[in-house]
Amino acid sequence: MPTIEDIARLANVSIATVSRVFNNKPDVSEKTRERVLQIARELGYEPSMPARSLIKGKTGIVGLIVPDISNPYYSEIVRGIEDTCRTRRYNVILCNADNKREKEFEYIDILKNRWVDGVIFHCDYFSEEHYEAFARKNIPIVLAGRATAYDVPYVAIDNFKAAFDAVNYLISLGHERIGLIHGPLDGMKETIDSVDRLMGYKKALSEAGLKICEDLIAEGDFKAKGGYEAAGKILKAGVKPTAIFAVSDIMAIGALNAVLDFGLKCPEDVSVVGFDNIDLSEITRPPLTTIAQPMYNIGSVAAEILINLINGESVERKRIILDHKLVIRSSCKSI
Amino acid sequence: MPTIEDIARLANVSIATVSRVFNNKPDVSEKTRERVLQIARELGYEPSMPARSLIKGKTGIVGLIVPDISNPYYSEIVRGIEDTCRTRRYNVILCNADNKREKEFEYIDILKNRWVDGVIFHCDYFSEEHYEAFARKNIPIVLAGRATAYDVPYVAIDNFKAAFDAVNYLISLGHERIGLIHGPLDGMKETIDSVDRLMGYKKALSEAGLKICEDLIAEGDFKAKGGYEAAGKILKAGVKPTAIFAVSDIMAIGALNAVLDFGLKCPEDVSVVGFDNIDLSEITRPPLTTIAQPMYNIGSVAAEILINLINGESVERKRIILDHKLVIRSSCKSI
DNA sequence: GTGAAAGCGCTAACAG
DNA sequence: CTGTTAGCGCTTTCAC
Repeated sequence: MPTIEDIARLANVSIATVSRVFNNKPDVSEKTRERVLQIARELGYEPSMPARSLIKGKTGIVGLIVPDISNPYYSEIVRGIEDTCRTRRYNVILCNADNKREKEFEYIDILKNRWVDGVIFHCDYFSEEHYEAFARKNIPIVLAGRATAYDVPYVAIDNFKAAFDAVNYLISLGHERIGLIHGPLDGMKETIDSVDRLMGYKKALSEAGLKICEDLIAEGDFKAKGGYEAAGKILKAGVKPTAIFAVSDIMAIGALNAVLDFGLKCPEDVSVVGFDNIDLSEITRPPLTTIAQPMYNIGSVAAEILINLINGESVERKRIILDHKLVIRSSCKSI
Repeated sequence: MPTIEDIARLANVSIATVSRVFNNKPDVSEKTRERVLQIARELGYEPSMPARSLIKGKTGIVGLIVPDISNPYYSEIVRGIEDTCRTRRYNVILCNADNKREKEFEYIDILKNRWVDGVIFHCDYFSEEHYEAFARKNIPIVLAGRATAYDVPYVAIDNFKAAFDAVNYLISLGHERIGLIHGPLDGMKETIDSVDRLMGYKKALSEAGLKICEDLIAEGDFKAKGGYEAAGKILKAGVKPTAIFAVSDIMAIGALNAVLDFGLKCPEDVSVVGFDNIDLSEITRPPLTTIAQPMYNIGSVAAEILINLINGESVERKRIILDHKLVIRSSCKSI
């Protein structure tokens, strides 16, 4: 593998000149530039990134930690991140935590090794432990998809308001017995999505003067099967729900199947609302009414902020709440 | 950010000793080791990867190029790759080509910059152009999910046989008018999945003495919508199919919806078979009979081979065909 | 416009 | 067991 020295020798110039050529510095004669480039091409020379990084103190690499790459919600966020990083000439090191807390920390440690210029972190739950793991680092970090009270930049949506809107929509359709499939709570009191969405649900209900019935609330795991089982629990309880709101489309799809398997029809017998608006929500039958999250944008805005932070540019807003939107399809009908 | 020198000074040892400690070399007294570690901890020292890589000539990073991260087939492969890379202490740089040929080449170029020790490449179609783009490099590469005639290691399945098996199953159920939704062909003659699967379909038909009817064959794009439209085309044609084989689950789901929207029922009126066995195939109604591809293993075996190649270990088998398997669920019934 | 030389932070002989 | 030293391949003053 040729080095800058090989090129310099063959081109009869100093390594400094070769370096200038490859960094597009102005003061190199056109003739020299051509010659250097020509020889480099012939030898298949490529500047060594590690050597460059060593001097510059930057790698041009961004670390990305996500809980589960196979979840379409995350893969869409990853797309957004990856795309804007590419246009800004950054590469992304992907770390899939596989829904395991230990792996998250394992990756945080790995990424601290000065490989990456910054990290985008997406977790279910941003704890003090996480905060401290990052705090000791002086590389920038931004949270994707999750707001936090800690002093960390983030890009997210208003989960409370989103759930509130979804349930309100159902109420406006005349539904009174509305089931909820929420995400894992793990006994957390902190502000996490699942809690926010649960609160939004309760708020909408109580504002409408409807009472909250625990039999209508079940916990899922953000997987189809969990949604299926949670819906089963709700459907089996005494109070027959006329609608179910699942806080993720995947769980909503599970719920849809549970409805079918109970011999009921959607939306005739029970309306279903999802959350996320992943591609899939359009191709179910019936297509899912859902809360659209701007996944791609969450990723791309997070990446944008991170890269600005890395470059020391001033970032006006570090805590961004993006808009959600109710997407009405045909999985709900009025009573 | 502290360097090895800072630690050495504070610990009253030479930088060589500090280096030894951090590389777990045996000849350091326990006392010294402790002291060094202690001070390093206090200062939050982490060895600089770029500096290490510069010397070693290795980065411990593997490049991964996939056509579309948001496709569950690929995300499962990515999981496999990421997992085994992690256990082998490699990181992966994710490159999402977004189904665009130019981006593939753009990424090949980027990865050539000696950041990565090797690359795993997954594309729809491995052309001469690709081969040459890599050939000029002396870093190892392995193809995931795709066999090739070029001298490149790969991990794949036997697509021809798999399609053959799927269609044969349908034939064994008594079906005679079997539709096929294949992938994009792009006028390629080379050995690509879509072509292989198409051939497998034709072979099964002709072996059974059934004639091939072009009206029963339509092209999809590996998306649900494409599958939906292709199925529509097939369903609309004169010959009423009693079964449809889509060469990807996602397209099969589209087909399932088309069947419904035509006022038909699956499996009563038309049986549907998919391909891949992504998680989703289990949660459709009816659950999809499909050809299971070992996605996770494809990824993990590919990573294993690549890493062995990187480490100069001899790799006995460089061209691996993993087993596929027919998974029978309830989307098919006998005639 | 171009070159010489001093590092960037670390590893790996080689000495002791 | 520990220290000295010579680079790894490149960028960046500072001269000329």
